Amino acid sequence: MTDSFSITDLAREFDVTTRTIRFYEDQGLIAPDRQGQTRIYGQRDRVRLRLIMRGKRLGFALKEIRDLLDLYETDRSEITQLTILINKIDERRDTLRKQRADIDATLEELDLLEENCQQELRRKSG
DNA sequence: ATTCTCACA
DNA sequence: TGTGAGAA
Repeated sequence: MTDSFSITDLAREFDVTTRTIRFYEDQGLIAPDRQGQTRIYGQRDRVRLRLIMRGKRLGFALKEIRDLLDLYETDRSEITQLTILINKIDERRDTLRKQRADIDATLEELDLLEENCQQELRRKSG
């Protein structure tokens, strides 16, 4: 009674739509029990949902999050689980740094372009 | 209010 | 990675 939730309960709690929660189920990230065909979520699903949201904040793909989640259930020794997570973290940092490098490059190019424009403007008006 | 499916960005 | 619509 206190540890089972409807899809709307969890949708409100995590500020997502019910569609999104069903979508995550389709993608294999959660597997709630059923009463007939309506989904009944337990604390286990709730915890997984919380981990999913954190993974999303950090920019991990749903597939990655699913793999990590699966590890948590199957792998009894947390050592391999943790090393894999650390690898994911390193990967993520890498792609973010590359994105930042791309953004910096674009910013610089914009600076150069504007400089040319300002120069042209001065030539034509001044 | 919930579920599923198909389509769509 | 989700959303919208239609039907049950």
